[in-house]
Amino acid sequence: MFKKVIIAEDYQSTNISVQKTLETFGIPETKYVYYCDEASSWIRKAIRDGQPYDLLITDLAFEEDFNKQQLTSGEALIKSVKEVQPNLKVIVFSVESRPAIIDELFKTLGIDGYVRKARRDAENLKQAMQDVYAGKKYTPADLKQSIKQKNTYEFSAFDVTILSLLAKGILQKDIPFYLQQKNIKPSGLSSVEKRLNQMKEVLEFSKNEQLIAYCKDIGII
Amino acid sequence: MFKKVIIAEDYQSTNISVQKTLETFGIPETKYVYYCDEASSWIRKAIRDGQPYDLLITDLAFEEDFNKQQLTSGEALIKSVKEVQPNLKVIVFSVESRPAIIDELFKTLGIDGYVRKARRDAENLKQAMQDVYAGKKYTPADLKQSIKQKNTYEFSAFDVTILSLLAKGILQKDIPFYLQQKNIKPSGLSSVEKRLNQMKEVLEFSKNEQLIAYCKDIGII
DNA sequence: TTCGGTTTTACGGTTTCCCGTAAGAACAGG
DNA sequence: CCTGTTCTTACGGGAAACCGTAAAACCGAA
Repeated sequence: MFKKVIIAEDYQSTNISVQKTLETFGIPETKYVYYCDEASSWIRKAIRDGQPYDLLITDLAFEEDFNKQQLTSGEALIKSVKEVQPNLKVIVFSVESRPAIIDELFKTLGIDGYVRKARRDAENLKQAMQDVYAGKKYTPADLKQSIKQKNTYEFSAFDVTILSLLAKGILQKDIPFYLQQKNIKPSGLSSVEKRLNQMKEVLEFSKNEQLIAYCKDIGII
Repeated sequence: MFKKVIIAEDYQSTNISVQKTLETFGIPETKYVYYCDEASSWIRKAIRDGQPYDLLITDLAFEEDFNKQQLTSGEALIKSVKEVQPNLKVIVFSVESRPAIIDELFKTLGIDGYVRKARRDAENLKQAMQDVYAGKKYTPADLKQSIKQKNTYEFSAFDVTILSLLAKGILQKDIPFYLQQKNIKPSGLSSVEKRLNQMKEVLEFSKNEQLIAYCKDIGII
């Protein structure tokens, strides 16, 4: 099992229970911190001392308080530590349940496991640690089923751009202007309308509002 | 200190840490459950046995799963147990931070303490238990500062209904029909438009799409 | 270059939305 | 019962979105 583990989690109550979970594995060296910056510092210090950590368990969302931080999210922390220690195993422990967001963590940040805070989360965390230690990736069971929902649509970068502009309150008829600013190729109003229609048709939606709600749910905007 | 305490909390990780916090008080009898119905049953049973609980610690939001429940929220649980044991002390332990919601718990449900899940929540919970045991009410200090979030808007049930209909793809002009079906009082199209305009004005939005995106973000629809 | 096919853009008519105004209903106080 | 206030509803003109069609641009292959 892992020898040296660091946990970044701002909620004291959650932090305590992760401690207790780790105790069952009898890990010799564990560190618990409440801020991302703190986690980053300890990890870098451990590298300098020639005794790096071999597992990071982190939350995604950290609340702001009087103590202003450089790193304000789990994503930023992971990106930062991967730069100095790419082989560090990472398990994310968060309430986030949107598949698109979680997929993104595996793909772009290269995390090794994701445990969702839920009814059986302590047990899932133990399982995740065992799997990741064995060199496997860990994804919770209930995530996989929600990924392969039917009526799904592969949103292109262009789609996401349009939807993001709408969600920001840009008028549909003004979108061509914004697309030209960013040198995005199809910029005609008809192209925007066509794309929106395609999305709505595939998903069997009738209104833009519905589309925005859906995209927020799955986390692509 | 309290002699017999029951905790209702669906997240295992949080439940574990509450257990550990209670251990520091050396409370002779504690019960930990993951569902509201379960909590209700144990409390009623304890009354029948002539050894009622003297403190309930509960979350507000409970996730649904295959195990269908009668009581689906902490509010419902509190209301239910207060009917059979009005003198039971209640501390709510939740992530909810909106002052209006929390105030409502003290006023209508008569809870004795509120602890927000946050950085120092375990310590706050201990303090809350001491205060409530001493017959005092407990409200966290940081609650007052979170009151002054600007650009916020208190969404009414009517607002949420309208927004939900829009997010389901209902045409704006058809909303009055749906409101009449549900016997919701202001049902005119102008009333719907007026409400939408008010929301957009306060939040400085220009389009419905923006409004839907915002509401999805803060989780009210 | 020319040709065929695809993608992008432009344009007009219809529907829906937006917004201001005013009429009507509900209600409290005198 | 009347009066003023507030809330709700009805209506109409103008803006935006929707939708189909046709012209224009693009692109690979002959």
